[in-house]
Amino acid sequence: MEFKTASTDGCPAEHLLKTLSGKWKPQIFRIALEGPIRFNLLLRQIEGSNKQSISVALRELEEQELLEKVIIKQKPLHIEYNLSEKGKSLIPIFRQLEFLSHEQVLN
Amino acid sequence: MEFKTASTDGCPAEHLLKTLSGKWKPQIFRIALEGPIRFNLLLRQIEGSNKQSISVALRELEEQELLEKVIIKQKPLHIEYNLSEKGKSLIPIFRQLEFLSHEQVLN
DNA sequence: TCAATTAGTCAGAAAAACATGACTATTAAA
DNA sequence: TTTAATAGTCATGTTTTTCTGACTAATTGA
Repeated sequence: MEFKTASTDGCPAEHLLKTLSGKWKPQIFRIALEGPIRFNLLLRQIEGSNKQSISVALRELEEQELLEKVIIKQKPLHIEYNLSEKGKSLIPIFRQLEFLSHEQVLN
Repeated sequence: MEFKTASTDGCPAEHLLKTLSGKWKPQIFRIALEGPIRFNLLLRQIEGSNKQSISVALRELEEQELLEKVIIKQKPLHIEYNLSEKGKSLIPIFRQLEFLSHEQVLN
């Protein structure tokens, strides 16, 4: 895990907020909390989503190092994405967000 | 403060994440933590911002009930926005976001 | 061999977010 | 009375994000 200063000096929270922003990222992240995720499964689980967007979201989450891509070279050969250490470090805050929305609704 | 179930049933965190997403909202929120904020002051404080975007962000934050618009009918007559109770309830999570970005950088 | 599944990419279109510049209404100060 | 400040709106244009549909390549099962 890297330790350096954030690029968004003026508002440190901003960057973190951006990592999980995007139409499908929060849902993908939430599903990833439960275990390894896979492209086509996400496509079916997340209704209204589409290939392109899931593909881009996975790539970005990987670039941000919240997810790790694992290529499983077994008989059928498939690809999974797992929560990285960095990703796991966001679990408490994600849970807190869920808790807060459960308490009060900010519609 | 309202207590009802979230619209984004599938992912409760999503809605909350959306409230603070948008190019200028995290910065506006952060400044609002320090005290009442005003339109033209924000415009100057937040470099690179513009009228329209600040105006829309303030309106949305008000609609989401994180900020309260106060019209001060004094001599010069001016308008402020204050953190509402709902807004204040987000302070801990906002601080945690700041803390996390300070710890590790998720660039 | 043919069809299906997985895990995508690519080009282009549509929609949403953001920025620009002109304009308004009220008040106050020079 | 003219100028400046506050707090915006409006129309328009640009940029970014998201969606659609067609396509690819590797593998597997019938």
